[in-house]
Amino acid sequence: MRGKVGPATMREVAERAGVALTTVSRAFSNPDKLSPDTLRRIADASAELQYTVNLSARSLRKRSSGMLLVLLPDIGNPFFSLVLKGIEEGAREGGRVLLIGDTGSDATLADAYAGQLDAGTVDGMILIDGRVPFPHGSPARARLMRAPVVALSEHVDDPSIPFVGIDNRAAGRDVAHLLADLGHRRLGHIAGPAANGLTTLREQGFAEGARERGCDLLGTATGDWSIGSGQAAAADILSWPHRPTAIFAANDEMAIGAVHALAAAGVSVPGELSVVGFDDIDFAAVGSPALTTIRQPRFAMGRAAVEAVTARIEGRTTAEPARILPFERVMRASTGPLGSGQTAAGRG
Amino acid sequence: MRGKVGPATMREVAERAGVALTTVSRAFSNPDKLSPDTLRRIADASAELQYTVNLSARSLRKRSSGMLLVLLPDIGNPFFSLVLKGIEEGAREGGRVLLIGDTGSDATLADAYAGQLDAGTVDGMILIDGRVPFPHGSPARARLMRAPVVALSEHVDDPSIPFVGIDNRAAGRDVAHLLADLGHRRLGHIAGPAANGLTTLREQGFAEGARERGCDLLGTATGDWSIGSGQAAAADILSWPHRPTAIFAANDEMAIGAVHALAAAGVSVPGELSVVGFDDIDFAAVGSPALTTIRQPRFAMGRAAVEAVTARIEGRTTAEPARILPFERVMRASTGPLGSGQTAAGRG
DNA sequence: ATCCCTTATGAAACCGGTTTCATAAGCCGT
DNA sequence: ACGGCTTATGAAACCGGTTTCATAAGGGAT
Repeated sequence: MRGKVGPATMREVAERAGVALTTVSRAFSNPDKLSPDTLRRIADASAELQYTVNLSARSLRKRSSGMLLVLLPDIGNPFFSLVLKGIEEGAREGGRVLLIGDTGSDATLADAYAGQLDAGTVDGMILIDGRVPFPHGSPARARLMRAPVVALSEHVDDPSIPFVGIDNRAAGRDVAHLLADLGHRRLGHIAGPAANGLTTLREQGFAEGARERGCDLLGTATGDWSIGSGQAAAADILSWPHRPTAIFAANDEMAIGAVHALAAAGVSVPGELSVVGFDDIDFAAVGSPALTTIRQPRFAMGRAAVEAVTARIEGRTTAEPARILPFERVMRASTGPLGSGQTAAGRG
Repeated sequence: MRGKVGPATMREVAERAGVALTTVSRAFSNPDKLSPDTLRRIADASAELQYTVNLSARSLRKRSSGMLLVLLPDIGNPFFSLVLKGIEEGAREGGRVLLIGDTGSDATLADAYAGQLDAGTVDGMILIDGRVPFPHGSPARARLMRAPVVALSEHVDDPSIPFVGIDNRAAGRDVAHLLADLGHRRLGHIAGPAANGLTTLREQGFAEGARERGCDLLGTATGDWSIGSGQAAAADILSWPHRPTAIFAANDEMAIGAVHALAAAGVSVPGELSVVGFDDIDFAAVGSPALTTIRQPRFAMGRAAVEAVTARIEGRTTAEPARILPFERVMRASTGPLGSGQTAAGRG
């Protein structure tokens, strides 16, 4: 007697329950179409055999896998944590599971992942990475545009893809206004990577807000979103000929790095220098000093993105090209009014 | 003329290239078996049709999906970030992609995810959550044990599952020794959730180490790994009749929360109270004071876990039930020698 | 020239489900 | 008793690949 290999199949369940294969299939998809008696026999049989549906077979036939692909540049970035939780929850409610792709520094990797969309492995895709797979104008890109894809947090350079996120330019302006309201006139900026869309919008907004309030934007140091790059940027800023009295870092991690570097250099925050971050990650609240920042509704953003992509998958054409969510100022201890230790002209 | 729907299939590529379906299949799996000429014709044809392999069909036939399921309790926890990067990288090198399941607080969710293993959706599973799916002794659990599953970071209560991680008990002991070496004699502990395996090991190790060095473990406050729970725990400890001179928090987030709460209460760290964390997450290095902690080789742990699960998938029976990686002390500014402001007897 | 072996390709079975279409049974109204 | 309609079930086609087995062509060795 040869042992059976692998898990039980529908055919085996059917045999055991004394019904046709078809009937078992229906028991799992349209139970109300069957007589209670048959249904119970099938339930018993599949319990005895510990039967589970083979999803590859199902998705092959149904042309739908029940999976959502999430593409992000760095799983390690704490900004994504709550966003992912939102996506995860929304996906689960829709009966779908998540495939997560970390595109990292390798740009071609996104292409590889995106291929899964074509390959039928996934039903839809959420792009948290601004870099859209495939070069502009390529056939692959064109096809991608027609698939259920949503851009989250960061705009992509293709207008046909719906966007979910905040108004980053407005947020950048708001930071400048916030600092101007505290009396600051000499501002500095720690930006993200140059190629990044968020970098551009936040920087432009910040510059715009500074101009509106008659502030001087003395300069911009460039980081890469990491804590370490924030430290380096702060060191850079301290070497500027004219030192700002307030700095806006384009994310919280760089801001935290900057605060650390400033403290190490003996510069008091906010006594000598105010620092504002962006995102309001968990650690922003418990630094010392606690970080003033712009809160993004991360969880809600995740939810909105799944909702949008699900709508497209199910053909409910939401004629909604963008969903802009509100951001929020969070005032904490890393900012203060222009103090006595500082002059409007700075240290010069 | 009716328009074609959906992406191109192998049959269409074969037709266009003037070869048999079989040959196209081989062109994608065993290219060296074909003549250069045929290969080129197929390459051209599939490029023109923008053909991509349907992975559902492939995995149905091959009985392997090329996916790894990672089950963790909380994507938001920064401890996992580097671990996931390690897993991701290893999986990619093995030609596999990652399915990530956040089991959160819902214990039954793990069962749902684990069902995917049976369903053939995934080839293997990495459990970073100590709670193994399915109740002990159930047939489903038994079946799970036979599948390619590896426990990462936290032991599971089933000895048949290989483990990858550090020796948490030894690490807990090491923290006690570290503090004893600094002269501390009155210790406190902030533990993780009671049901958790890591909680137990670290706490037992810490108590053991304290005993070995003749230290008093004055008490244990319980948290849930979160920053907020660390703050609450610190407040609790300050209310103890006998205050310790050093605290060991079972992870960095609780330690950071504790440091914050202590600062808010006017207690200087490490002047009046030393604090040690666990994990060495990125933010540990840039707090003020920077956190003394135990570094886990997070990236290496991820790599080791994929390697182990891959070995099982591919049948290379690694007769290796556990892979224990080394941890490392990281001394920073949140600990100091028992100072003049403190007495060996504490404040009483 | 004959036989054997290798190499390139094709026909058909197969993976495990879903879905369409057919059929049998049961019920109703006349 | 009979035609028409609904309900429960089954047979077979189908999803898009992979794999086994067969076959034809080409190349030495004898």
